[in-house]
This record gives sequence, C-alpha cells and structure tokens, in this order.
Amino acid sequence: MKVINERDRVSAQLKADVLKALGHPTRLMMVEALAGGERCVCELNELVEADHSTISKHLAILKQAGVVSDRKEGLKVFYRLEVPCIMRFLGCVTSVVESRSTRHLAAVKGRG
Amino acid sequence: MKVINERDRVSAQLKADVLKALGHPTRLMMVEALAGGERCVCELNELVEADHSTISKHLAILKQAGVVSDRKEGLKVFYRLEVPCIMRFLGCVTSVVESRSTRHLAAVKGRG
DNA sequence: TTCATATGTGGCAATATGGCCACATAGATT
DNA sequence: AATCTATGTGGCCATATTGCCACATATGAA
Repeated sequence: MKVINERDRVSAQLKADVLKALGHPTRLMMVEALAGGERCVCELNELVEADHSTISKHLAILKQAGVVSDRKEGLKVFYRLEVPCIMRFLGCVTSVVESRSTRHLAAVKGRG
Repeated sequence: MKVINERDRVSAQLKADVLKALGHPTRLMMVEALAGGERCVCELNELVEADHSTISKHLAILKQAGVVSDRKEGLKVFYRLEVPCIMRFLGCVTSVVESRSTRHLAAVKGRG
C-alpha cells in the first residue's frame, strides 16, 4: 500500500470540496431543484424556506465548488447546474441510503 | 416551485449524510484505496499517515454513512466499499474539479 | 429622487467537526 | 499470565460551519 503523495493529497482535497458542498440538505435540495432547469434565488428561497441570507451563502458555496453558475437578469439572479453528471451520481447516493436503511431494518428485525 | 415537505427534507438529510461522509480528503483517499479491494485498518493507516485514532474515527463515519462495511479477522479489521457505483460517481466529481480549474485559468488569463 | 424588491455581506453565537492524547479492549504470542 | 499488536473510544481543544440579524448594494418603479 503506497503512501499518498502531495499531488494525491491536493487532488483529494479538491474533490472533497465538491462533495462537501453537496453534503448539506439545503444545498442538496437546491441542486435537485436546479436539475429541472435554472431558477432564480427567490424561487429557491421559497422552496426551502430559510432566511434569504442563508440561501445566498449556500449558493455561494455551491458556486465556489463549481457545481452551479449564475446569471444576472434585472433584479434577479438565476442559478443553474454546471455539471449535469451530478444528478446521475445522486442516484448512486440514493442507493447507498437505501441499502443502509435495508440493513438497519434487518438489524432491527434481528433484535426483535 | 413547490415547497419542500418533511419527507423531502428527511431524504435530503440522508443523502447529504452520505455526501458529507465523502467530503473529507482523508476519507476520500481511503475510499479510493478501497476501490482496489478490501484493506485492513493498518494498511489504510500507513497510506494516509495520521494518528490511528483519527483513521478509526473516519472509518466509523464512512461505515455509519453506509459507504463501507467491515469484517474482523484475527487482530485485523478489513474494510470494503459497500456501494461500487461510488467510484463511478467520483469521476463526475473530478469533472467538476477540472471544469472549475479551467474556468479559474481562463479568469486568470482574462485578467492578465 | 424616493421607495420597493432581489440579492449579497459582515458579524456573532451556537453547534459540529477534526485531530491528537491517553486509555480500553480483543486477539495473538511467549 | 504477561505482553504485544491492531483497533476502537473518551476527552479536550482548536477550528469550521450554520443560521439569523442587521446592513449594504443594485435595479426597477413611482
């Protein structure tokens, strides 16, 4: 098992940043909403029902990570998903969640 | 834009937990190592060079998230990747990183 | 200009996370 | 039994993250 070098470490950090950006329920819900096409901040805001400043900061994190990009039009700012493959990979995440809950269920039954 | 209900919120939380588990460079490096087959903690430990207690806790987080599972054999505990599709989806994450760095490069050139 | 709307930013307090130390435990070896 | 090895846990502290408030900015409307 080789020891990890500096290049590997940097690479892992960059990828982890993207995953971390997706690793928050509010941000994830917004990303899923954006899968249906671009949305303005106001729409995302009413979708998740949090303070607008909170939404704004979450969007900044997603943008910084390269997951979304934005476009200004009049008063509104529209965000869109920058990397389409993300939605496919969320399907994989779902399968992790499902296999985990299956195991939990089995464990509960086992204890029952 | 519909408002998100409780079920959606729980689902987003569960998926975010998985992504958050992957959203740390050390954990990501270990997951990538496990893509090559199961490894004992001692191997992962020398791979990432951190205190063994730190490794142990990171592995517990991955296990809790359902990303890995473990198997004890004598003194050693072997971890393996529970959900193979994760490696495919890391390819997508890489593409996010790459398109981001391309944009950064373009921005730097634009300023130059 | 004055006001309203949409969005972003600074700051602060609460909470979560990460890493290291010391210690605990389980299994192997002598 | 005494000891060693591999792994896990509890505790502590430093740092990061979150969420809300207040305020700032930009654009459009009156």
